[in-house]
Amino acid sequence: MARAGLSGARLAQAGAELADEVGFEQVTVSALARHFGVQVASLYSHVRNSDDLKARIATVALTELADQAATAVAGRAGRDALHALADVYRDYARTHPGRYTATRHTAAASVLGEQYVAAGRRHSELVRAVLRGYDLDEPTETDAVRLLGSTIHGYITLELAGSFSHSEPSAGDSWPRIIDALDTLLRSWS
Amino acid sequence: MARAGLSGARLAQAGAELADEVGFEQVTVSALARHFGVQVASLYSHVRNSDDLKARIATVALTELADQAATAVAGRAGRDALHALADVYRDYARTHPGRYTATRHTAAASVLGEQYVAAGRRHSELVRAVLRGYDLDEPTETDAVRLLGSTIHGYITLELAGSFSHSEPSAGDSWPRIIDALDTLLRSWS
DNA sequence: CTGATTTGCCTAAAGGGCTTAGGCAATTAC
DNA sequence: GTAATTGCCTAAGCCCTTTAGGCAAATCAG
Repeated sequence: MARAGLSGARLAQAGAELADEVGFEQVTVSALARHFGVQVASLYSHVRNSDDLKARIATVALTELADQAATAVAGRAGRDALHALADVYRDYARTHPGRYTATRHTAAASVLGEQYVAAGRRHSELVRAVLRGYDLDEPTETDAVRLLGSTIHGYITLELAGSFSHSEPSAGDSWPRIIDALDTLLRSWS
Repeated sequence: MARAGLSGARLAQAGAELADEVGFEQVTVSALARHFGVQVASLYSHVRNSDDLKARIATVALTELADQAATAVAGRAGRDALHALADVYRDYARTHPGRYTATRHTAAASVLGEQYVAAGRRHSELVRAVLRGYDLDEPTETDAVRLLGSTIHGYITLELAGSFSHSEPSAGDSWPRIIDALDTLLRSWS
C-alpha cells in the first residue's frame, strides 16, 4: 500500500488550510485524516494528540504572520509604519480567518513552547520597533504596546465575528480612521 | 424517583457557573447532566441541543453584564463614565472568565437571536451614552464606539489569555493609563 | 543486491460527547 | 380519584480521541 507521506509539518500546513476553510475549532484529527485519505490512528505517529496538532497550526500561523509583519514594517516609520503593521494583521485575518484564530490559541505556548513563544516575541519586537518612531518612555512604551495590540486584535476579532456588519460605515472605512487616531494619540502621549 | 427540577433557565444559570469554573469551551451537555445527577438525555427536554445551551449561557452573561454596565454608568459622564464602563467589563471578565468568553459566542445570535441581540444593543447604547460626553459627529461617533469596543475587548482578551503576565508593569497598572489615553484621544478627535 | 532494521500506516477496541426514540412514573388538572 | 401532561429514564447510533499491536514499505549494512 502506497504511503501518504505524512509528517508533522505537512499536517500542520494542511491543518492551517483546513482551518481557513472550515474554522479553526472544526479542525480535528479525524478531518485531517480524511483529507489525506488515511486512517485516523495514522496521524498519531506525527502529532502527539489533538492539542499538539492545534499548537503546531498556531505556530505555523503566528510565524507566517510575523514574517509578513516584518516585511511590511521594513523601511517605514511613524504613521506609515503603524498603518502598514495594522493592515498586515487585518488583511491576514481576513484572508486567513482560521489561521488568525489559531494564533490566539494560547494553549500552544504550554504545549510546544519554543517556536510559538519565539514567534510571539518577534511580534512584540515589531510593535516596539514601530513605536520607536514616537519616542515614548517606559512604562508608557509598554502601555502603548498593549494599547496597539488590544485595539488591533480587538477590532479584528469583532469584525471577524460580524459585529460591525450591521451598521454604517463599513468596517473597512472605520479602520484607517481608528489607526490614524491611535497615531495622533501616540504622538501626544505624555 | 424524585425529579431534579430542571428548566432551560436553571440549565443556563448552572452552565454559566460551570463555565467560570472549567472554561466556557468545557461546558458540555454531559458535564451539566452530571452536575445535576441526571441522565444526559434528560437535558434535551429543556434545551434543543448543545449550541442552544451555549447560546442561553451567552445570553445570560451578556444580559448580566449589560445590567452591571448600566448601573456603573448611571449618574456619571466624561472620563468618569468611561473609566466606570471600562472597569465593569474588565472586572466582570476577571471574576467571571467563562461567562465573559460566553458573551462573545456569537453563534448565539443565530440560535436564540432576540434576547441576545437585545442585550447586545443595550451595550452599544451604553457606549454611545458615554460618548455623548465627548460630542463627536457621525461617522466619528461610530468610529469611537468601535475603537472603545475593540480596545476594551482586546485588552481583556489578551489579559485573560495571559499575554500581559510575563512583563512589567502589571496588567492592572497599564489599564487605567490606557483608558485615560483614550479619554484624551476622544476629547480631541476631530 | 540481500537481509535486517526502522518507520509508516493499518486494524481493533475502548472511552466520551451528542442526539433521537420510546417508555414509565411523578405531577398537574379536572 | 382519574386523566392528561410532563420529566426523567433506558437504549442505541454516530462522531471524535487515543492506545495497542501488526504488517508492509522504505532504509541501511554488508
